[in-house]
Amino acid sequence: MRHPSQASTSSTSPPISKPTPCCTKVGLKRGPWTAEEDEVLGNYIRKEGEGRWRTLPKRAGLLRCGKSCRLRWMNYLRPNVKRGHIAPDEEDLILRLHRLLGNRWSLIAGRIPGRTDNEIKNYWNTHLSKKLISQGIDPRTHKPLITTTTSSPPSSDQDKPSSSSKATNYHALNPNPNPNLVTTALEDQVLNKGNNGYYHGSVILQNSDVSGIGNEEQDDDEINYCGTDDVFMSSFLNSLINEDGFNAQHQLHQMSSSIGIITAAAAAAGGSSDPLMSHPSTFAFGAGWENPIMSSGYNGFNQNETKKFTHDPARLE
DNA sequence: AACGTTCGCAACCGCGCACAA
DNA sequence: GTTGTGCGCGGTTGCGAACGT
Repeated sequence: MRHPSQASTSSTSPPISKPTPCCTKVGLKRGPWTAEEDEVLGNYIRKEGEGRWRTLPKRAGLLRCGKSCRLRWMNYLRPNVKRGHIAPDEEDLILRLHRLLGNRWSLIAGRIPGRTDNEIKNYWNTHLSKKLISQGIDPRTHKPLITTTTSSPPSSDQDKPSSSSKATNYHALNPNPNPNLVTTALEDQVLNKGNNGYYHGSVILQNSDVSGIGNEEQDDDEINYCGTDDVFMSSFLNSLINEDGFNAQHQLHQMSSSIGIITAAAAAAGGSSDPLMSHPSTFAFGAGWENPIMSSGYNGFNQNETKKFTHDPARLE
């Protein structure tokens, strides 16, 4: 919580060329929300609906920036927001999804009813990461922490997606200390997991008959996703969530049978191309391609997620 | 009781994408 | 193709409570 009087580090001496944060506007309040503000915001949104956050504070009569209002609503005031103790099954689900998705908190939150990305992020940073470390597991990779020194010391570079997949020896390194986590070589294969545990490269499912949307022209130079397999991916994730290891493997087997290309095109195109593990802001799909996890067919992700990750809004249907 | 340290979490920041003009 | 606006994400900050000495 920031005290209203405290200035942010960036606002004390903002770069001249960059705009100052919206909250630094003179007269706008910052810091903890009061009960009165909560009531004003809640009443207004219940009456007028969400959206148009930039102008909402003025319309609602709040001395807050739009971002602050949105955050307060999303993380605190919104109906059905579950707060407080995270149940063991929720914790297990977070672990599973994090292993699969990485720090994609909004996606993880989308699979856990009533939990916000912020809450899950906080819970991860304050509880789960420490818990994994205490168990000898690297919270970033979900692999055993290796204490022996190597020729290349740990660095941020190792966090970046690598083209050298370690899928083949992943299980040799990972005894899967958490028996609740479904970990299969097939999963690694399908998801093309890198040696840092992050999925990378291009997982390209060539879908010829499932979604019926693979007719777009494809650019050879782009990292493309050949249609989607929403049904498979969704049920696969649900299988993981439901601790149905056999079913998950079965789903993966079905998915892998439809893999057309897991290709060097990813490397050729440069950079991480896997929307699962890339920063959402740093990857781009080629026209006519999309990631099945991000597609609307995969329920649990909200429309904005889908909007953000898909190229063609028409596909959201 | 007083002080110092650690921890949890609400809130903020910077960035990048989508979209419209 | 460019610019501006709106939005949402992940990462980070720092207050205040809890805990330890």
